[in-house]
Amino acid sequence: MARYEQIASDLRDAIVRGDYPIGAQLPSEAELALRYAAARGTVRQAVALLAAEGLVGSRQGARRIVLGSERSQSFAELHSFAQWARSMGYRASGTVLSSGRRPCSPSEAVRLSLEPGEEVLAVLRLRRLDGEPVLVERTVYAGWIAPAVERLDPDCESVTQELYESVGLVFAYGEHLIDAVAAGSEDARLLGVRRGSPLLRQRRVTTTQEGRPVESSDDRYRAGSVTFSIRNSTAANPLVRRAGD
Amino acid sequence: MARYEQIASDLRDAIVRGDYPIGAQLPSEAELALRYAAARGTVRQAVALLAAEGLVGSRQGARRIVLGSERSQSFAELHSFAQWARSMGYRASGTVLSSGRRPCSPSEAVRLSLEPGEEVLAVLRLRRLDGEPVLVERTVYAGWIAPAVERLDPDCESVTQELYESVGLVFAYGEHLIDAVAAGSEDARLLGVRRGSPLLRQRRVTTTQEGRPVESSDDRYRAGSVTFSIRNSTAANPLVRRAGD
DNA sequence: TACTCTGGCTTGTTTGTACAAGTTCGCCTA
DNA sequence: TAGGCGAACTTGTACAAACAAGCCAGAGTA
Repeated sequence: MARYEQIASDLRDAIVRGDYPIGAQLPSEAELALRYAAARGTVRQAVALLAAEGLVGSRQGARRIVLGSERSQSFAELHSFAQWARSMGYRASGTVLSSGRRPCSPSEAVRLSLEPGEEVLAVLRLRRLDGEPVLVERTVYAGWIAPAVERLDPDCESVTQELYESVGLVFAYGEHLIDAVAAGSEDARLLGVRRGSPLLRQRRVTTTQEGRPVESSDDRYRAGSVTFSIRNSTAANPLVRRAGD
Repeated sequence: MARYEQIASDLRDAIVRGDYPIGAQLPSEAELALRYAAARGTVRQAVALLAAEGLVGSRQGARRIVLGSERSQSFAELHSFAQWARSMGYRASGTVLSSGRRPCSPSEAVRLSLEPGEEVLAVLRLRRLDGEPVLVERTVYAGWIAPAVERLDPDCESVTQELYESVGLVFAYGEHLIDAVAAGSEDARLLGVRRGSPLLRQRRVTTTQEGRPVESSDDRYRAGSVTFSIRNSTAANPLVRRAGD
């Protein structure tokens, strides 16, 4: 562990322990440098970590102050569409509309850590809540998992669960990007909305627990059907999908 | 603007422009230092900004690679609009288009923990990135903070920061709801898009650190201008692993 | 041919120095 | 007493140097 990480960890513990209560001033960088026998730059890297976690704030010229003392460590796991739907009391169903192998694009190669041109499996799925189409899923699977995916039932309810049961694969969700886009003609036809109407798009890369990329997906929700919700942002990020309200 | 922000901005432009396509290698720090006639530390600050935005990734020993070319707002650090914009090297500006007191609605009373009919301050703001309108903010402030808000400069860059400096108020973000909606006629006019075009909506309630509600806001981002990102980090860096190890 | 290994390159960490810019607080003056 | 001013302090930015750690390709070897 790097020196600045040790210092950050030490300061974080002190804050959580209450040595520096919320609103209190942190010692100056010079004093911390003296205390830890480190250069000021090293101390700055340490407090930069804490600032990134939202624990402390700073303004040029004034002493740093403690903003919070909550440990972030997010357990919040994003569940699969089917798991989520079931927990909300909805019946989820889905259909594979098309599926095929092709060489990956350069951007897919980067996202999935593949060699340029390596083969991937592209799947287009339509998913429904209580029979009503709400989500178009365009997923690209890395070549090594493709055979297992192709063996799945096209109307399979939970891909996540099936893959767990068939090959013991446990998903760990990586990064999610959320924005709004206009429905293309294919989106519009599948979701039963007009072309150009707003969709909530979630792009994500899913990995194995070891960090090996499995799939990259572009999911588009019909407006009004689903809302993403986040609580308490300075600390954890429990992201939760909600049915339209 | 600081030197490292200029360099970051320049590199960001180059990436967005496609000079460095996704998957490409960025020049080494030494080369960038030479090109910009800056010290290596300064260049590192610049690329650290880009890395924080998710635009580039890095592994010790290997050249930095371009991961994406879109701006995104990380939930891990849901700062104010101005803070976020500044951290990305953009210049944020804003204008209050209308502002006035009125009795609160029943739903506002619940969200802000007010008595039904209590007075609130409703503010409509248009916010810009580098002069371009990207966000319509409809905010309702609780009555007790209204005087401080009304004293603010209508073109004030960061409301959060101003309120912190004037009355020592530190925001703690509560719950955020994110979905997609169609632009209404007012939204369309202000953002310069067509009516019905997709907007990314973020509804939030902000509280003091003690949990007292301060404001309730309905923010609508122009599609394509902003992406929200969530990183669910089970392992540190899923983006740098290569297949086969 | 296939494999290993080494040397050069690149990023990560740390130290030290210097100045700029903003804050805070006490002193001095009107 | 109220207000202005400035000195000391604190954080922000920038430069320079050195070594550690990891990556990669090409040279050399079996």
